[in-house]
Amino acid sequence: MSIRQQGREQRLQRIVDAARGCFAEQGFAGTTVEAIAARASVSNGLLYKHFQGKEHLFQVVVTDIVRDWVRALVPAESEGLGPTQKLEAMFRRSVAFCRTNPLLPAVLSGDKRFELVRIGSPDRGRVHAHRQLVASVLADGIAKGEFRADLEVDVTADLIQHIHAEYASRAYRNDPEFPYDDALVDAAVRFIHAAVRA
Amino acid sequence: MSIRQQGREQRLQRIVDAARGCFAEQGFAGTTVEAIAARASVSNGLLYKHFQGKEHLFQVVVTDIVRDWVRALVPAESEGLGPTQKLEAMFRRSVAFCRTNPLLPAVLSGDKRFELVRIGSPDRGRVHAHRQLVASVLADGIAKGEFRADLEVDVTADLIQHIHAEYASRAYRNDPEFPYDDALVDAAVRFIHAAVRA
Amino acid sequence: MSIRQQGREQRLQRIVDAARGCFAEQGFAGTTVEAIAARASVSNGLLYKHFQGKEHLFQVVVTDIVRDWVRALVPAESEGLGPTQKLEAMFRRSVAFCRTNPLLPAVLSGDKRFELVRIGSPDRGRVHAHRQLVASVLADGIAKGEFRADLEVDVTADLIQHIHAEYASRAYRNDPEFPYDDALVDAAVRFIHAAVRA
Amino acid sequence: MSIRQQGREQRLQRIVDAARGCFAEQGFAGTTVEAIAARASVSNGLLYKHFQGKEHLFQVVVTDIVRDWVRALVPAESEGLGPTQKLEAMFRRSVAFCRTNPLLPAVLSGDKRFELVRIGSPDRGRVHAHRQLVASVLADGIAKGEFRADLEVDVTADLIQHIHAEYASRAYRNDPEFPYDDALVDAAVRFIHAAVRA
DNA sequence: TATGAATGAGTATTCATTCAT
DNA sequence: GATGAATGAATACTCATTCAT
Repeated sequence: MSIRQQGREQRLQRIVDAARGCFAEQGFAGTTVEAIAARASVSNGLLYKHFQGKEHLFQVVVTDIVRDWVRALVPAESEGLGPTQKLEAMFRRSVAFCRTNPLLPAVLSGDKRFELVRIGSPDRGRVHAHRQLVASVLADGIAKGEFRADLEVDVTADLIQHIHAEYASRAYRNDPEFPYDDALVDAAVRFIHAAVRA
Repeated sequence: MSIRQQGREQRLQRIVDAARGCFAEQGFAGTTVEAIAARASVSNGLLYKHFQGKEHLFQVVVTDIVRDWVRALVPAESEGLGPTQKLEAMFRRSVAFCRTNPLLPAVLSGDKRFELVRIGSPDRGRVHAHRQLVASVLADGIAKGEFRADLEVDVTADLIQHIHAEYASRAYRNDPEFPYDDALVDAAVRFIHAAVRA
Repeated sequence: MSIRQQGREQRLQRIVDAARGCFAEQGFAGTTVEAIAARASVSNGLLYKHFQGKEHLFQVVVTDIVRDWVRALVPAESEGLGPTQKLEAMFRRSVAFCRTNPLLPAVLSGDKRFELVRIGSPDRGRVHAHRQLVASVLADGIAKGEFRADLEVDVTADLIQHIHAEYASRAYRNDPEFPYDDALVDAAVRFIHAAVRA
Repeated sequence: MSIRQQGREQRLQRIVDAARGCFAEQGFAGTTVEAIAARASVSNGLLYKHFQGKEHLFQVVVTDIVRDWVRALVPAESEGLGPTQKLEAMFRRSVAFCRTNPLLPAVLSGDKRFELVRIGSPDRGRVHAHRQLVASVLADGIAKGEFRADLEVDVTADLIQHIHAEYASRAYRNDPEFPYDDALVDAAVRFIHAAVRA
């Protein structure tokens, strides 16, 4: 890849990153193309050289986020941890990821305000796959006797996925009433453990 | 109150209700004043006789929702239930409420897309008060030995509040992958019980 | 006239007076019907019982102003004053009148912003008649040797009429740079006298 | 400056000129943004790229007018004329200027219809400076014995400034009763001379 | 390629006028 | 008569998208 090509790639990524930030903070309708361009320090028109429009850019952003999120979680798989630790590791990674990607919870929850249905996200499948990942950890934990036997695997996996996504996203915000810190995450971890342990 | 006055009150409420629905489904930026007017079957201009504008209308909607939510939960207090049942009752009521008021989770979570910071919600206090309600149930449960002694009351109250708000809001959506039903809520109740029980 | 009739007349006059004030301060386009109604302490709809609309009300206001103005000036005619004193008396009366009727200068000058042409003021004739009044005083002064012989009667009459109308209207305003007081009017009187004296 | 830049400047000026014309003819409230855009042959939205809104555009117009007016008058200063001729030259230039800028009188007189108080005109100072210019000519004339010794300099300067502004603006209008021509201006000049001469 | 000026359809807001009470 | 709620056309303003440079 030439230096020129690298510059191009970097610029593209800057645009996508800027868009990710804007969509996360302002929502789809609340974000202006001009704001994205300004945040990426490129001209208005350049966006349209690389993306078909606002919706297209949004699709790319969502695809990117889900990809990054899955990447951030998967490593937990291959580290020889037990189910309990796996669950905790996945939770912590997910929270850490959502801290800087508050758009993910909205994607996970299929929030209509983001018009994902209309726009058509190609990543619902991937989200679903991730829930299967959590479910498999739960099933494994039950099999190994670490988690209680009457745990409803599917429902709990879904619950956990949404809980940490939402809870984590909240960490992103500057709520003066409830400052985010590690103690908060630790408490959430204990809460979930208590809920699933045998 | 005259018939005229009654009509006035009803119409006002129709407008607020319409606004509530639009904001919930489309977000603040995604909602048009015209859509609200059409949904309330009134003229565009009439909105401005009663409300200063879109932002004012939004504030009123939020105030309304929080008031209704608190009203829906408080009765659980005075029914002579034990802590575990109280917690369950509050959860179920809150879920039921959120089913038809998907905007509440956004309010609870301080979602930036709703520009609550900019608009200034006068109801953060009331939300905080509600968290205290949950916390008092938890403390009571610990004192009575129904909940585990090492439960972190504040953090857990916060966690529960956000969990059911978010989880319940999801129930509102028509996610084909995860249809909402009583079994789902039952599972969530069991999940929370498991997490707090002694 | 019955008491009822009197109340009616008073209310009508209150509306016209309110309209006069609003038009004077905000211009035609800048005035809202609601503002007039509020200033007159009557309901919005009542205006339309008595007047056909905003334009009609404006016509009435203009007619009223010109009528009052002419009434205020005419007495100067019949007091056995000499031309110089007559001119001064008319000037002072006109200034005093305009102080509380800043709309008059606009009417006198045919200001297009008031759309008098479109609306069609029936009082241009009366305004013209008034100029003739000033002219006759000037002619009399020349004949009596009080004013200089080379004075162009028509042009000067027009000039004086507009000068004092405009100058007086300025007195109405609260310009901190040039506070209105009697000394100012006195100076203007001296200025005009110097310009016309023999 | 590139050709692009030149085009930009020209177009900007076209917009301001169009606005100047509209405001002058219709007043502030009577002017629509669309009318300005049409008169400038640009799109509605372009105005908002260059100006923050109608009020901002109005401020710019006023600033422009006062600047042009002062520029038009100042040359009279440096031509070695005597006080009487200076006064006449300034009057004629001002009248000529107002003929095509009927908004100036409104600015000079602080006409409330233009909401200058609310909008806040940054040019009152400049207007005041101009009055000082007239005053200095008058003082010079008194010192040289051309004007009468008992002339009240400040008041007369103010009077003259307002007279010619208002009178000249009238010339702009198509009043069938009093057609504007040089004879009229000549008569006004003689009127002022008579008022100030020794 | 990159820019940002320009467009115009869309949206929030205002206000003269009507009409049921 | 008197009210003020209701209407809807008009107007200010925004913003995704295009295009000349």
